[in-house]
Amino acid sequence: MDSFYMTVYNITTLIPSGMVSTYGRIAAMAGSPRAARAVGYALHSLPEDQLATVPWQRVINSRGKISSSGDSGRAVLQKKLLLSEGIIFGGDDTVSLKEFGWPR
DNA sequence: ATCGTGACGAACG
DNA sequence: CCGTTCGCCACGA
Repeated sequence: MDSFYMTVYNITTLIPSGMVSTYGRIAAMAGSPRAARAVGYALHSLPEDQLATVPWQRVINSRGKISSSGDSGRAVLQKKLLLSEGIIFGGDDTVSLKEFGWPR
């Protein structure tokens, strides 16, 4: 229960509504600045019961873009959820981390 | 313990 | 800013 994944989920839960963070940022907070990839893997493997409690949609890549490993359905849902939280997307579906990035 | 894999990231060009 | 290349980490088989 004290796995890296647990830490990732815990940190992700701390992201305030209306803001987004990045895999790398979370990895750093989890204690492994170079494990951004593992963070993505963690959220990809996010259990359904956690899907309802963990705001996974607030985690995007360092370019401010959504990554969904080809699963367009998830990407659309993610964008929809973020929009409903007040996140503004650019014309190329990118979020301004300068404005919505967390922590600042 | 080893290998392959992947929602990533920084450095380059 | 974009695509490519290489490096890093944790996980499951």
